[in-house]
Amino acid sequence: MSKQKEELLKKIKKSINLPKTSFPMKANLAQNESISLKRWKKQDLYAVLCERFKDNPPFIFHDGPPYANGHIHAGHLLNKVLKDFVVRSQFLLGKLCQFIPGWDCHGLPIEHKVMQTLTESGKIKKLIDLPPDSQKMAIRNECCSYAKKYIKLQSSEMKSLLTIADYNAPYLTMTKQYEASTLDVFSELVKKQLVYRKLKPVHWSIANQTALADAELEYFDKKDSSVFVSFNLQKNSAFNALFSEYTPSVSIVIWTTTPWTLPANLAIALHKDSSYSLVNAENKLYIIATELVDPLSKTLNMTFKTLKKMQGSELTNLQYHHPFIEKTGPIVHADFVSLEDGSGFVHIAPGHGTDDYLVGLEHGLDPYCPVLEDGSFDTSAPDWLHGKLVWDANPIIIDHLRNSDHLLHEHDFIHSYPHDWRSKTPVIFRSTEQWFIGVDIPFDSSQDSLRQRALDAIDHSIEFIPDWGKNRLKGMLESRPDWCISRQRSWGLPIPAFKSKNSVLLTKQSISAIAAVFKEEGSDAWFKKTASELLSHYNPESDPDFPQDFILSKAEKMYDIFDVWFESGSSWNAVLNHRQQQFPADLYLEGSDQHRGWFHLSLLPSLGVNHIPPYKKLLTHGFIVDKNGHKMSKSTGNALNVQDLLSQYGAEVMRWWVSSLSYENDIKVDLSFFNISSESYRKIRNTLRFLLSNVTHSDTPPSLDDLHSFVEQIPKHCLEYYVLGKISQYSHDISKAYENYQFKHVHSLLYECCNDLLSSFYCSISKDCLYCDSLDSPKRKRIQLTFHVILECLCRWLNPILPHTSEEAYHAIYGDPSLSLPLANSFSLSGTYDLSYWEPLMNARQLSLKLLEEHKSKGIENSLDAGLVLPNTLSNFDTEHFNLSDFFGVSRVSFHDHDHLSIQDLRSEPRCDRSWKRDITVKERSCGIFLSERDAKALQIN
RNA sequence: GGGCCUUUAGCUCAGUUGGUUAGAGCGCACCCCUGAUAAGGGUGAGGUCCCUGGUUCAACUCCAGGAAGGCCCA
Repeated sequence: MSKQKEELLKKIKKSINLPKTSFPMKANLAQNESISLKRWKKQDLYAVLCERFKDNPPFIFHDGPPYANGHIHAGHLLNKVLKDFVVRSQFLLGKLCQFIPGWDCHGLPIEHKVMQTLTESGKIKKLIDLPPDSQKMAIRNECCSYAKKYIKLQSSEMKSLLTIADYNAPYLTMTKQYEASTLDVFSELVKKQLVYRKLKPVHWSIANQTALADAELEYFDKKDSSVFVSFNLQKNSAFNALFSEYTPSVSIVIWTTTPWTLPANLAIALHKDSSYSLVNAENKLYIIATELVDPLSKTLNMTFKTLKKMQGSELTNLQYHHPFIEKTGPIVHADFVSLEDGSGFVHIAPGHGTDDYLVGLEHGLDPYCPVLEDGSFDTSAPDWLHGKLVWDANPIIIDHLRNSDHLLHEHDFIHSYPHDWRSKTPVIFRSTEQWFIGVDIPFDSSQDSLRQRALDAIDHSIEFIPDWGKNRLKGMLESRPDWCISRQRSWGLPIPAFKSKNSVLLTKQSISAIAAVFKEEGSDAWFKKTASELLSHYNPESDPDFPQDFILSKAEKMYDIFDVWFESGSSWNAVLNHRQQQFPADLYLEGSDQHRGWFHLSLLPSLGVNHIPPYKKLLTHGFIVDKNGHKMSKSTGNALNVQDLLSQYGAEVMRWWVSSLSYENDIKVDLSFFNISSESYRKIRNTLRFLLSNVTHSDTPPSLDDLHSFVEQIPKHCLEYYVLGKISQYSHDISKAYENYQFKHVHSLLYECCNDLLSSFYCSISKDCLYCDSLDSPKRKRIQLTFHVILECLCRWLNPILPHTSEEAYHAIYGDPSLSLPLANSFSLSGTYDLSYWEPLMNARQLSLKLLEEHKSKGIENSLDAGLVLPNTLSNFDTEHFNLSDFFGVSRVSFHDHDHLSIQDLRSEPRCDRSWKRDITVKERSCGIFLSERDAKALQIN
């Protein structure tokens, strides 16, 4: 080749309009996201958005407060990112979506941590000498700073996930306004007589000396002694009626795995419909359920000879002697007595179990509990147990039974047993005075109970996503017991009750008086002020509920605090009513554990106060599990560190991953999954980059109005009509998917749009024109305008999921890095497009691609070496605005009479040195270079 | 032990009221391009629909039982 020609070819290459953009291929997210964060902070994006949308219809979305403890983990990431998708997509859909993040600040986990620290540092010793109020205040102050520290930490971690929210003014359950509005909710429930105080067996943590909520229990296997104990029957008239012929004493046999509860035994239960047998074993007489005679004979290694059989109902008049306490007890029927194991007789201690308590209620038995707060027996227990810890009492009681010949058998037994979730120590059932919210108490005009109202609301007024949430919440409400709302700790909101002698003051008005104090001074006031100071603005004269026997001058503060769930369960009042003046919420969105937690415990107070649920819709997501579907935990070492992920991949890869999930199920996660998301993110990014790199040649970007009128005037037979029709369809589908929180669907639509419609189709087809047409070619302009339309759409669609990247691309369109995409005017395509015209061509394109593939083995490896012969039926397409050979990716298209496609080998035909096409117009030009007509014109060469 | 849920290609998931040959993306294999280039394009091979029974002309789909896993409860 001559030098001259070489120069010429170089010049020709330079004349090609190759893509050019400032939008880099490499995202560098971990570094560049922080730039966006700073910009949003400087713009005060959240506030400005709310201001801009203040007259738009609201979407009321309420954040469930995470606990202010520890770094955020993968579960928080999932939850907060999903919530951010909602917030940002609602703004995209034109709604005002305020989002006030919250934190749950009070409660045992923090107090526990603080106590640990105080113990380790030795400061605890100084506290012990302080008066109770000061002691509690010292602990509370420590807890408060602990909570603040973690709120700050988590808040910054959540921001780094690129979430937008009112981080300047989050709601904290420990602030005075919040505490006051929690008491407002409580006072309403008290007014409606839904709150009561009662001795009741509750799960009790000996380690923390407090009652525990169900949510604070964890079940682990525990080894206990299982014992069979004989109780002698009292020889009274009922006894004689049944057993007069048997002279020795007759015993019934019970089985228990908690020997330490035997001192509290007040009854023995059987099932009235079961058969029981009187048996003789070595001249001792026992009664055992008939079905269990054989199994028991094996277990106890005794030979039983059956003397007599009777129905359980015949035995219920009998009384028995307690094996080591001077008292007798009744034999009663209970439905729960089964013949699956044991002896058919169940030891009943109403102070130490829920079932037992209910049996006791039925038969007028006290929930007697000889166990103190610290787990030791009180003075009502026998001397030899007094002061002993229940766990230590087990062997002592067993020995005692053995010595007094009441022990038939003892063996170790492993069972699942509730443990305190913080101290991991086994809990006991202990009856204590607690405050409860009754779920079966009829109230207000309808006289429906909270349970009835809740079930009705679940059936009729709450929408569930996914819909099985309904069954789940319903099942829980059907079976839940009354809500124990009191705790015996320091770090929490005091239940503002007072006592004088045996009378307790807790009325709507007394609570309101305290709420007023807390609103000014916070709940610390409870510990800093005397009872009379706290009640200084309370007037018993005007309080119709003031208890008659209460002596106000002798009022003493009571020291129970609220279950933290009552505080977070009242957030609708503090946040929706007081902050947003909007009630109820359109949506609550949390993990599926919150059916028992926040969903459930927000519903009850709201129904009590408002008669309606605090939310219209509940959206639930699953739990993060490892790649094998097993739960993640620190102890198994399979937990992910969010901070590491962020620095390795950037928040947007995480967000792109979250958007790809079927969040309603469990979510498997593994580091390799983020590599996949990362790849897929790059695909989106490169599509954006290609579009951008082909529009940045134009001087000033068209306005949105320009684009609208371009779209309206697009001729039906342009390829752009097809593309814009598809974009319009995507616009519709993506909006619908966002409206229905189907982020996974949004994700696949976005991916499909970028990959199928754009990258492999429209961009490919458009390349020849973009690169080789002259700059002012109308076709080229049309493609560029279409690219602009697509970019405006794509950036907006992507924004809720990829707020940084979409804005980065948006900046590149306009060359202005200060623009805000969420604040930009809305832009979408909505027209109806009839794309049926294009179907035969699209089908032919698929066939042609397959055919070209087949011809690769015949030497036509490059599709520009091929000509395509199409059936005549396709010849009537209007090709004025649209190039068939580009559409098929070949050099030429012709037609024949057959109905199949065929390929022409054009390798011997001249090739355009500029466009590399073997177009029919290609010939050697005056300068000695082969050019097609179009390329010659673009170069102004003859 | 109970309630709710999950189980479909190597991986992540679709699969409408039972009805031809069960789909997509990723990955993989092969190929093209080298003018989107630490990019882009094409084609293709992958399935005992967790297991066992039952209903039905017909079951991934409906019913019963079981297994594994998750959340919640006891």
